[in-house]
This record gives sequence, C-alpha cells and structure tokens, in this order.
Amino acid sequence: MTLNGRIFVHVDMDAFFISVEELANPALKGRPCAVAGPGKRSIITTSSYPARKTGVRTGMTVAQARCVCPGLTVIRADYRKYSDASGRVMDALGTFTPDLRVTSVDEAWFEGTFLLPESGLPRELGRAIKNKIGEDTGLTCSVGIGENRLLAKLASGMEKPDGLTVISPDEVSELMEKMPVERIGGIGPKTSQVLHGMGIRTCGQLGRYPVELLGGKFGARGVHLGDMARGLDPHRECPEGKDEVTKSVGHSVTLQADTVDRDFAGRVLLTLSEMVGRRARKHGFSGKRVTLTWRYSDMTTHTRQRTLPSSVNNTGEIYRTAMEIFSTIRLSRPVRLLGVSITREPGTISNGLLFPDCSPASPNGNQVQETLDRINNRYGEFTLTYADALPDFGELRVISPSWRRNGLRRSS
DNA sequence: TCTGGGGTCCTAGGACCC
DNA sequence: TCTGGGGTCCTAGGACCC
Repeated sequence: MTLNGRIFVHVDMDAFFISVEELANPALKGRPCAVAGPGKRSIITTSSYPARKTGVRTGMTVAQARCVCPGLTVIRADYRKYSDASGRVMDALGTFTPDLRVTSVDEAWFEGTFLLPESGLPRELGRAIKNKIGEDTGLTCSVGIGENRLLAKLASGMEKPDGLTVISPDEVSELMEKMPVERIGGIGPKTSQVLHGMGIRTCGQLGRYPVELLGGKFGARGVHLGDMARGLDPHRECPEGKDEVTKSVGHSVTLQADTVDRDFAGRVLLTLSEMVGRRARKHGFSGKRVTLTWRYSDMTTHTRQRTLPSSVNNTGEIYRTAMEIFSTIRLSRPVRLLGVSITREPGTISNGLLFPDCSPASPNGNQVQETLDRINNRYGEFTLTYADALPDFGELRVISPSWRRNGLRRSS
C-alpha cells in the first residue's frame, strides 16, 4: 500500500505519563493506575489501559476514579520526569526530520514525503519510527500516516496502543463514511452535540450536508466541516513556522478551598504574577495585555483585561495591573480559581534578548527582580520571593500538554 | 466529598474615527 | 419628528486541544 502524493506522519505516545511511570517502576505494569495532580481538587491526567477498562477517564476527580475502580493506584504527577522523557522522544523523532512539529508533550508530526525508505512504503517508515522511539526511550507510541495532517492524526488514534496505521487515498471515503464526527480534530462536545441534533452522526453524513447550511449554523468554521469530514485538511496551507510563535503566557490555580477573602486572593495574584513574570523573562517574552481570570464556585469563569502602553514581563507591573483589575470587580460569590496571563499584541515581536522592552516599574524594582531571578535560577524556583507570595503552590512545576521542548511552554 | 492547567482561535459588540 | 457606512481597535466569552 503506497501513497502517491505527500505523506504526513503523526506520532502520539501511548498513555504517556503512565508509561513513563511504569518504566521507572515496572511493578505498575498491567495494573490499573492513574496519574493525578497533588491537590485534593485535582483530576486524573492519564490512566493506564487496565484502568480505562474499568471506566476511569481523564478529567475525573481522584475520588470519582476510585469509586469506579477501587483498586486504582494513584500516582502523583512528576512533571520533571515527563519533561525529560518527552525530550528523549522528540530527540529520537528529530533524527528523522529537521522539521519536527512538536504539538504537545506527547505528540508531534512532520511531513514525511521525502523521508520514505527506498522501498517507498510508508509502513516501513512508521515501523522505523516506532523502533527508534522504543530503543531510545523504552516507550511505545502510535503512528498514523496519511496524505495530510488530519488523516495522519486520525490514523494515529485508530489502533492505540502501539499502533501503526496508514490511510491510503483510495480508502479515505470508505473509512470516513462511518467515522463518528467527534473523531475529527476540532469537533468537540458542543459542535458534535449540535451536529447530532441535526441528525448528523458520521463523517459520511457531514460530508454530504449542504455547505451553505453548515456555514449558516457554524459560521466561517462551518464551511470547513464538510471538507474535514471528507478527509481534507483545512490547515493545508500552513506557512513554515508561522504557528510557532507564542502569544500568551499565563498561570492559574484552583484554590484548595473557595474563598471570599480579598487579601488572600491578592497574595495568590502576587504568586501567579511572579510565576508568569519568571517564565516570561526566562524566555524573553513580554506582553502589553494583562488578563485576570477568576472562576466562581459554580464554575462560571470571567476575564478582565487591560492593555498597557508598553510590553511588560516585570512581576511588579503584572501584579499591579492584575490588582487594579481585581479592585474593580465585586466578588458576588466565593472564588475557586484565579489566573493571570500576559498576551503579546498581534503582529509584534517580543524577544527580550533582542528587544529588552521589559519596562521596569522602577529602577530599584528591577534591580531587586534581577537579583531574585539570579538566585532562583541558581537555587530553584521560589527559593527567594516576595513575603506575601504563597510558596506552596509557587513551587509547582508546570507541564501542560501544550508544552514544547526548547520553547516557551517548557516547564521552568 | 463533583468538575486541572497550559494554550490557540474565533466571534460579537461597543467605542471611535473619518 | 434625527440618526450612513466603513474600518479598526479593544474587550469578553466560549469552543477546542492535549
């Protein structure tokens, strides 16, 4: 089975965090286990395949998961370990192409058109990738290959775990005919619910639906839905590197208990501002817009933002702006989450190394900050910090699935 | 003992300008 | 007995992804 035109390869690690834990502790293998954060309100991040069989799902609370699966072993997330493992995986993939696109801690894709082995069989390329990752890291992955990104990603999810799936052009229409719409990247719970309401459950049905009606229902996005359902990729024109620029840096935290205490909230905002500022400064990022996010106990989430005259990444500026915004809002209910982020203006380049535009609050403030940064760089995050900051969650190392190696999203 | 945290992109409405 | 029509910027919210 060969693909005649371009080919794209999508690599997705199997139950990544759990697999890394199993590597460190083989006794976990074959057992129902799950990785979760440290807080009592944290959720399941990843679960092993035996755990999934019992009904454990990502997003459940630890209590819910234990309820479904009483024998569940819950492992506290160790982001440093996953970050290191991810680096090894991406290094292995980097031996195949100089143009690897890392989309998250456990996912990457690249165009493989010119990388096919002499035999020209995509499946052989896929096998070579799986072998290389296995040899270098001891981990398994699922590889999907298709004539565009959308199909490659779809393919990688078809035979998990340890899968290798090649979708050749002549099997696309038959494959899509019965494919549930929610399997397509970009069609989430809300969209699929609306589609179901319209009597559309499969990609076959979606692909035949009149484009005008989809456009009317879903706006600009609706126009692409039909194409996607037929296995065409709306991202096919994606200029080199254009999607690689980081646009915002932020941190948020769900509090251990909901609060109406404004002083405490202020200390949380100081801590978050320092975390944001630290990470931004480390990577030469700065942004003009500061956004405050808060979530009430009923899960309704609100944001208020303020655009500053110039870009900032100074903890003091970020904190001051966040507090200015905070002072304008009246908390109508207890708050469960607070967040702070800075956003780059569209079209501006902010790289502190080239353009040191991190306008300090005051020369003194900046000196203090530089000293703090130096100490924390050397001895670890929050070794020295503001008296009012809360070091207990400031210590948390962040690695989100959108983490990128050598990129801004790398955990600090 | 409900419901994490990091992001991106899109939409819609209002302010403002000419 | 009135109030056009663009364009752009800013803001808030929401869908989605991993």
